[in-house]
Amino acid sequence: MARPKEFDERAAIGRAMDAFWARGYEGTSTQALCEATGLGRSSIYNTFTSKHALFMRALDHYAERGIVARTALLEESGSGAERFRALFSYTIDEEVAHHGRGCLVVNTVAEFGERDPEVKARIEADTRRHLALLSACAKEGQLDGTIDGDRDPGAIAEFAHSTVAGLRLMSRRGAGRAAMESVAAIALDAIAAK
Amino acid sequence: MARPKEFDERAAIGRAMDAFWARGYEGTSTQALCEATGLGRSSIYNTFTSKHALFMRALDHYAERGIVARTALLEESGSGAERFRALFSYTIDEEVAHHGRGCLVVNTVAEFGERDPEVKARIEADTRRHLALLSACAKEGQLDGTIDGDRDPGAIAEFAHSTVAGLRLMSRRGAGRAAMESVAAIALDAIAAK
DNA sequence: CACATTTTGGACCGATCGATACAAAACTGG
DNA sequence: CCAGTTTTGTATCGATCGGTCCAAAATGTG
Repeated sequence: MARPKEFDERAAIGRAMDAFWARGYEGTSTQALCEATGLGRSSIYNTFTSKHALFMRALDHYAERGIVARTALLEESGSGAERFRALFSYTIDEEVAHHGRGCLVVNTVAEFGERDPEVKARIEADTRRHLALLSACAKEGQLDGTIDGDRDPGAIAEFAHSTVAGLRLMSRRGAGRAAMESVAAIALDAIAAK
Repeated sequence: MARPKEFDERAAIGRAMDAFWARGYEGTSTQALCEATGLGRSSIYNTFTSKHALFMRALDHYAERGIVARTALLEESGSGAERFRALFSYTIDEEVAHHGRGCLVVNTVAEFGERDPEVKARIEADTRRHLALLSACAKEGQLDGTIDGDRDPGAIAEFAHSTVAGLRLMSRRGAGRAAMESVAAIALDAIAAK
């Protein structure tokens, strides 16, 4: 073998993710990435090939974390309606706790749109997974009678997904808990069984 | 007097706005700004002082246009509920027509967060104006009986504002008309009188 | 027609961009 | 303890960044 790496790759990706999260792709220089990760340029390029590739790793890391967290959250909750309630209030709590950090995926969509094919593929994959998760919740909610049965579960999923994005955007621009909660309350009511 | 400018300042701001809109603040170089506006560096710096200042002008221009368009749209519509319906479908039509351009304000919130005080002030002002507009619509809707009277008009405004942001974000990541319409339908139902 | 004033184009500034080259350092398997 | 392999720090690359300088060009005014 050879000389081992002196750092934890996963941890480095996490730090890089934080940097991109705060300042965006274009707004984060390779120098800033070195400082955020504590690595030298050589280590970064030797391990991750390029700034763009590191961003992809960071995006993957973020998306994976998010899906895992949300899957756990939704599964440990009770009825369909309660799952959506848990999702919204978890989002709000997180944003309040992190002082309006927002969402890396939301930021990335805003920054890139559909311009970059690799980014676009990640966004699409993440969206698909979230919609599948939410769609399943909607269906369960319709079965247990807590979610409006007249609605397409896919539409409910899309609505909830969009609502979460809206909340994260609100938070990033500095909206307070009260405002976010009033949005979540209306959104929840919208999909609840009548 | 002296030598007159060879270009229309307003038009130049419009072109710069388009460039920032597509690629963000950090993603738009001064060279790109020259090409987008058709101006030389000297003219840009002589007229707008700095990239940042030009961005502020572009943001102001965008916000003003938006408020004017939305004010007109909401005033020419009928009942409160119809106004919100018009708002959502106008948003969707616009996004479909422009192939998922999204919203410059949304993008700017995502890129800057609360980091830049001048940007933040603009975002806050634009948000305040939109919320006032939407809040008035909500109140009218409650009077004419088309909007849920049990709800705080401010909350309805916040919800509608967040929904529009959500739609623009969906569009920017490539969502189709159908998905956006299903979100709008649920959102509309949420605030309608029961 | 000359003067004062402004705009314009183009050269140019130091700083920083993302990325690479290279040799010293650090490790493992033999 | 040596050979082989990889990582690391440093120096550096050309390109581009945002911004400035300056002389030529273009106008209204006297």
